[in-house]
Amino acid sequence: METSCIDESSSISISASPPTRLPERRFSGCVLERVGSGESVVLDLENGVEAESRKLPSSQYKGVVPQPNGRWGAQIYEKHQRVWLGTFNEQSEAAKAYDVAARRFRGRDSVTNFRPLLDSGETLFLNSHSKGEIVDMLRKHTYEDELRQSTRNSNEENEEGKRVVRGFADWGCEKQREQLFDKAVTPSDVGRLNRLVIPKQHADRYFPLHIGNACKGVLLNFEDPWGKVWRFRYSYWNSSQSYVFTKGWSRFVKEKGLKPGDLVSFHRSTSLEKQLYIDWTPRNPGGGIGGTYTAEPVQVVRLFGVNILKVPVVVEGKKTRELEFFQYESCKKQCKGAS
DNA sequence: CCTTGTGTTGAG
DNA sequence: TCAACACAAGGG
Repeated sequence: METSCIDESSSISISASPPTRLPERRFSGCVLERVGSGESVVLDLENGVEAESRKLPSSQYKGVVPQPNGRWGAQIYEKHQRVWLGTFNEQSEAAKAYDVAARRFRGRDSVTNFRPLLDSGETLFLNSHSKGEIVDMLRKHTYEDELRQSTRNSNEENEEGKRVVRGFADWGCEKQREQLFDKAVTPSDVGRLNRLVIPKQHADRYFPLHIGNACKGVLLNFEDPWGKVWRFRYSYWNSSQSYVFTKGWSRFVKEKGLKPGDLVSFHRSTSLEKQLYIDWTPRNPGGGIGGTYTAEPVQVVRLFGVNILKVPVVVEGKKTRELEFFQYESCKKQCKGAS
């Protein structure tokens, strides 16, 4: 744990009666960019002590809120809901937590408190973990550690001869996977045409078809977050000059209840196997998805942090839609078991 | 008891 | 979207 910016002591003098209320401070030796305007204590000259005594100091940092006990909370909003990122001793720590969350939730260009830049390693790390997991790390203050550990592991990746049983757990919890691309499905993608158009740029790059295969097509296997394998026929349609998933696609649409605008995302393991993965996200998760913490309907057994046994959960009818999303978002819970 | 983090609101 | 504020839930 890097406690790079700590600076105990230094209490604010103004504090009158409040038992809770620690000072704030700026970080001294840190090489972080933003410094803001330092203390933000509100002095109430008229009423002096009385009015000021119970007011919490606000933070100069985005996403950082004061706690009654003098510590700092970090939070980020998504879909009209607050996602709590934990509490921290220092504002700057909370601010950094917010930054990480912002990057994961809102992408590379999101507004943050510090460091506009992310190295590729951290980007990969962020993208290979679900939001829920990232949040979990932040709350437990383990993000830095896990990031370090992950970058170390990825260097040894090729060494390890053993392959882990593929399953849901690999999705966000453990192994590296790289995001290939997302597509917001069009009405025709989920309509009666029974096909998904793969944007050419992505087709060329990630699903290259060799000459012989172009018309006939090839079969590609994708694993969903439940470990279920979906096989799609992938081919090129001369008529429309487009790359498409055909056979098998409509079943996916049906089972997942895909609707126009939903996001389908493709991933690939970075290991030798290049296993392909498919996931989807409702475009408009209307029903209270926002909270990252939600009941977890799935069982996963984890052995020594490596092997994962997924117990398929039978879901009836349309429920699937939401349940799967929850499952994906909160797979953090399964991750804990092994630690 | 104390701390966390949620409920809630109003401003932007 | 966001932070301020109040306070209930939860852990020790």
